[in-house]
Amino acid sequence: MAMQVAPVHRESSSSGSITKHLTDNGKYVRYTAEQVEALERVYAECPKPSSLRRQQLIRECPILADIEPKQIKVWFQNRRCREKQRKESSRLQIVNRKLTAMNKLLMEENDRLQKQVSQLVCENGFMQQQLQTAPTATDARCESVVATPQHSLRDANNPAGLLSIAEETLSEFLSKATGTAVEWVQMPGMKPGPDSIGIFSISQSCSGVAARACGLVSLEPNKVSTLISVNN
Amino acid sequence: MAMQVAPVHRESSSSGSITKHLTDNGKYVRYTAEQVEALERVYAECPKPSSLRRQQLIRECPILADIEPKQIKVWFQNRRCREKQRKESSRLQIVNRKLTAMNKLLMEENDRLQKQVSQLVCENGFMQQQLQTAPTATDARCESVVATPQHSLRDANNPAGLLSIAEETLSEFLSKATGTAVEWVQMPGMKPGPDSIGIFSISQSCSGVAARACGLVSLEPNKVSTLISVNN
DNA sequence: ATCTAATCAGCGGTAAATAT
DNA sequence: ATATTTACCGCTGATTAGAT
Repeated sequence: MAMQVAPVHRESSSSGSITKHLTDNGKYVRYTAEQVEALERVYAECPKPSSLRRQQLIRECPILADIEPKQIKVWFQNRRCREKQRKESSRLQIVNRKLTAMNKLLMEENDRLQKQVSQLVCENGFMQQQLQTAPTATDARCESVVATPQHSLRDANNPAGLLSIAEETLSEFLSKATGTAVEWVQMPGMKPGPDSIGIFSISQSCSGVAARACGLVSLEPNKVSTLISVNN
Repeated sequence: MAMQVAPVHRESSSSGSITKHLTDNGKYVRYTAEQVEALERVYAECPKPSSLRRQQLIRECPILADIEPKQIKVWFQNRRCREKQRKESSRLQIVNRKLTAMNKLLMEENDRLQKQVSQLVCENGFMQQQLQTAPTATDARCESVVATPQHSLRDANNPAGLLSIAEETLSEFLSKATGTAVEWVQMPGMKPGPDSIGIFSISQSCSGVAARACGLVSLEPNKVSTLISVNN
């Protein structure tokens, strides 16, 4: 009901009143490269300048003389918005790639650990048998180990869709993991301090031989587990 | 409430009759709910209607009568663009959450397995000691069992040079590893290589304290790998 | 010529500070 | 306490530039 949004468009000219930012034709005016550059320079130091700072900016910068204060304000607003959107998207992509690669690595390591566990259990059983055949061995404290269950991982983590993503991005990870250095970035749900995890790869050449180190870390309150691998 | 879209603008000299698609007074006119709804209905079936289809749309839909063809076109363009952006962002967030959850599970599983390995190795060493002190062992095969792959791996790869590199790298790494994740930076002069990366882990217990070493990077035939791990 | 991506700008809603 | 001001943000229509 109602709505009746009244007169829609009728053509009308600029009515040359205040709207200086529109040309007589009503077209937009893109800011010149110099203007944008000047604005960006200020933005780099201060993305959210006060109205005082903006006025001062107009005064001290002749290039911006023909831009109205309000437009300066709007420009900064839009600039913040754009950066937020772009950064968010980019950040999410990077983080996702990292998480995917890390998941893959963790799954492989888990697989490796499982195999090792079974082998150790096997050896354990063998030696236990050896000790039993020898009458001198009197102690028996090895049962609890063999009884540990060992298979929950496989079924639990196989969302097929994610796997395909994981595999795809892993290859990218592998391609990047050679000949790269590391730089730290903040992970999303993880506050600085405990709980953060990361992968790294460092390449460096020492005495003519190129050495590469890859690693994975997790920092939690009580344990710092770090894995580093070096090879040449 | 009732919207009350009363345009507040100044008079419009209304002369120009310039391009009609101009917002009348240079003012901003949002389409009504019905109009948007109608457009959305069409968009649901066909997000990219031809110009013919758009003209036909205007004819058959009286609500859109006062919207010009060009505006219809623009509406669909913006509609596509923004849906794309939103969908991407949403998808990334969802994937991110799932990956994070999966990651946590994997880390827990990993930790559990590593503890188990530590315990098994500990018991293994204990029994091995028992067997050595007991001279009753008649067969020589027990040593082959003790010389498990992971054990030999640890002994075999300790070229001091690599160790120093690894330690140095580790300290540098730990100094940065405070609640952060890593970002890849391309290093000049080093091409991404097709080296395959694998994972292995070694656990070793000495006097009650379990030290764990895990490594990734399975290498090409001739390469060696050494790993260092700190776990307390 | 149309599409996509980026950009400019207007409007409504909201929160915080200030004025009445 | 209520009303006004101010700035900010999200959304949206419109424009431009570049690619197809």
